[in-house]
Amino acid sequence: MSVLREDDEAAAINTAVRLLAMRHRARAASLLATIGLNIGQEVLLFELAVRDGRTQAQLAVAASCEAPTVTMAVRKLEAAGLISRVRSEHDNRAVLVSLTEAGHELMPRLRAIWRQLASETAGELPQADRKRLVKLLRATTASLDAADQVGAAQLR
Amino acid sequence: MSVLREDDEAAAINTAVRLLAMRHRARAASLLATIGLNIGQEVLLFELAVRDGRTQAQLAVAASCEAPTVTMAVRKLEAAGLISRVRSEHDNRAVLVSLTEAGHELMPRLRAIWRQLASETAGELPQADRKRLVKLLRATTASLDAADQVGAAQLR
DNA sequence: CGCCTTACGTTAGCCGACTAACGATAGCCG
DNA sequence: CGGCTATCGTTAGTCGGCTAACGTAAGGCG
Repeated sequence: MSVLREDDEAAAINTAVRLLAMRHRARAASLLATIGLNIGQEVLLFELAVRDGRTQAQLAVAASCEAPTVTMAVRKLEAAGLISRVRSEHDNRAVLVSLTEAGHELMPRLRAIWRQLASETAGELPQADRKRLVKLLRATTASLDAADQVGAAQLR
Repeated sequence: MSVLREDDEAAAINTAVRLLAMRHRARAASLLATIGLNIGQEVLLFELAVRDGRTQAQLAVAASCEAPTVTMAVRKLEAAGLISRVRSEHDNRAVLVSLTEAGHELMPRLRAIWRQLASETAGELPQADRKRLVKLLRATTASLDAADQVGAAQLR
């Protein structure tokens, strides 16, 4: 990959990403607070809604975060009564996480908030631009992943 | 603004933003560490390189963050010898922040890292897509800003 | 069988960002 | 002039994310 030659374009890209990241996260936190959730917890709930009874390690992969982050989020979700944790019968190390009844009942409101947030983010854009946006976001994320792997490999 | 009707599209948008935010921040932190900087500090250095001798309050606005965040970042940059802080002559409350010699000397390496990060983010994209990306990022950020102001106003 | 490696989850500790609350100063205005 | 309000910067405390290190359990393999 060639390095961009222009400082201006680099700054434009980096600051645009940073600002969107901050605003999107802040707005998500604000909306999630209305149903008593902290940011970060919603990802796990969505994952569990897709497939219940997964281990925390599987959730960490699915949510693209680290194990300790899942530990804390899961603990608070359990305290809130939204999920349950049971030791796996086949692997005494693993914990299987599932939505409780209350967790399931919260999902419609959570989905509404997620639609609201997406609308506030990209609702003004024509539908073609929304598709382009998602495509570009995914392409850049993948590109950063690749660069990070190279960077990590160089340390070995 | 109308709420998106599709859960899938909402999830696609929100998770794409979240993942790019995480990867971009993580990669930035990793690259900045190579010149002894922590993430968040680079924004202030870039701002000071544009215009020196600004107050912390002005820097907070320019960097789109809050005053306490600037307090901490500035303290560490001063400890690292990259900036200096002097009380304003005209306003005894305000502190004027400037790059030191060492700070100025660090800028070329910082700019190189910023170009590198931008390249890893969007370097694979054709130039037209890079422009589109920045445009879409800015549009979504502005859209979230507007939504947040409405949301905040409703609390009054 | 017993060891060694790998995997799971937790703990401890760090960092950046935020809000709330505070002291100190400036500046407006009656 | 004197007081009220707004502003500047700091402190205290919270939260989510990370890494490093740990105990425990599983599993491969000599």
